Amino acid sequence: MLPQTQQKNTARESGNTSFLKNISLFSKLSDETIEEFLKSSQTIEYKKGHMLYLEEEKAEYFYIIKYGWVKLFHTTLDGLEAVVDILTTGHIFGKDAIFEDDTYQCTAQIVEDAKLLVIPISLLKEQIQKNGQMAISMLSAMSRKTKKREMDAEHLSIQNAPQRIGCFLLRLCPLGKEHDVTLHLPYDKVLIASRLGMKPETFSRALNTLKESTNIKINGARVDIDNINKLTGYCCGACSSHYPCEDVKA
Amino acid sequence: MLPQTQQKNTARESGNTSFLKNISLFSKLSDETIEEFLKSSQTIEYKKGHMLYLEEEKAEYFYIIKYGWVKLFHTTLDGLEAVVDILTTGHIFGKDAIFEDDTYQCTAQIVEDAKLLVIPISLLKEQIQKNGQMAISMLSAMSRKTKKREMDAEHLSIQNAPQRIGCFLLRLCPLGKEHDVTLHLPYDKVLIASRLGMKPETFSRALNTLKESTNIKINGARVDIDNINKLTGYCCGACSSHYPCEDVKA
DNA sequence: CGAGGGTTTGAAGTGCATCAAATAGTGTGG
DNA sequence: CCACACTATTTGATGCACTTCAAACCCTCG
Repeated sequence: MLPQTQQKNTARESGNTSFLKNISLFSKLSDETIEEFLKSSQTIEYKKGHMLYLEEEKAEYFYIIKYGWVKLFHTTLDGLEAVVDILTTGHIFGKDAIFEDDTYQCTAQIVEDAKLLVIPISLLKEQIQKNGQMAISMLSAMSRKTKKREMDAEHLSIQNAPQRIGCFLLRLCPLGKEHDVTLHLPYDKVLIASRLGMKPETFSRALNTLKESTNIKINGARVDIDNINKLTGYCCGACSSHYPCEDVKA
Repeated sequence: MLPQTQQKNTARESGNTSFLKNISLFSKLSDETIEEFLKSSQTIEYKKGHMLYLEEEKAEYFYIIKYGWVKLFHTTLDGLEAVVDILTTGHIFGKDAIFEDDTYQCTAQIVEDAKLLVIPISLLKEQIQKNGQMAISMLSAMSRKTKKREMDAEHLSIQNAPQRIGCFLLRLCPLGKEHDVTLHLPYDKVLIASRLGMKPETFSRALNTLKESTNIKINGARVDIDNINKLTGYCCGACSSHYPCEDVKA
């Protein structure tokens, strides 16, 4: 699928090297390897609504988000969307197609204007074959992703609706900061509801419950959290102790 | 933790080579590599109740089940068990410790007398480093496991209790056979309830509903299914079309 | 036989979904 | 710039699925 709303930047952007080095999949790689990736990559801006790829489509690229929001979803038999994930800065997606006959396993759409680093999948495959460290890094990334899904499953069975929303917010918070955190959500709240496995009505009610219990404030896409510990106290009590809910990018 | 109820068999069992070749993690490896694994492995029988390892313990071995049942679980802050998975013939577990500082991420206990192939984790690490195919096989295994967790999460949000039980049974059925399948469950039903995120009471009631709807028969640990299609018709209607629920061993 | 665990059954409560309607917010064309 | 249409969000009322609590039942094993 050809990007229609894109604004390409084939020239190498300054700062891409350090950007990649902060992505865990690339952090252990040599400077040469990183240069090799950057040589074949593009930085592209996309408008809200743009479809990056469709489920079952042949996979050519994988993506890293510089800013903006992307949703991954399945279309169910009855035509409904099941949101698999909502991703933002630092998240990688599309690379798992490698293990699925180079076919994307879900549809990816821009939900807030975004700038993405676009990298050919062929290059990643090549590197995995010939570069031991790349294979190890990829394995670690897969492992983190599996843990993320295990957390998702645990949350679905033990957290109630307000707790799941709180936990979603917590995972977006920068580590280490405990007070006065400001977050920016994708504007469409139904997205988040779907990601968390609840209906819009439930989301609305649950958000009110959460606001009353934890002193957070929400204006449109902006969230203000004055005390992180209040949130963790409310959301994380029932979770298994060995799954600290750090954000997983890979 | 030293096995106390074990019955070792350090001599190489005949049939181990073909057993390993049927495990997807090993199926793509050369005969020499497989021999290397078998040389350092042991086949050990364990009694019901035996603890294989504890959460946070240093990981020395990973395991492949020849027969029997093993449960993996977390202990939550309030002392309850959260069952992560219940595994049987052909399943592998313990190997993910590689990505967690060689520390087991959950506790593993025998729930029905079992015979396991016990393989040193150090050997697997070594092979991943030096053997490209091993790294690729490991990546595929991780990818399958991630998909399994995605399925689990999807099931938790869209299937009701009877459907989840049916789906659990379906994943144990041999592929290709459509009629008169007999399965053996672990004897303790509460285990399965916990694995599926429901209470024992709910499990009991849901099982009755399932029996009425799909003609399956249950006597103790034995399950008789006369028509698989009846089960899939009842359980799989709502699931997303792109997640066929094949059993995932890795 | 009787104790103890696992399983089932009953009754009542909780949380989320559903349906329906009101409200707020957004974008469009006049 | 305003009026209108359309969509997102909220609120209320009701129903269903699962949980919870309690008690009965069943089975095994000493």
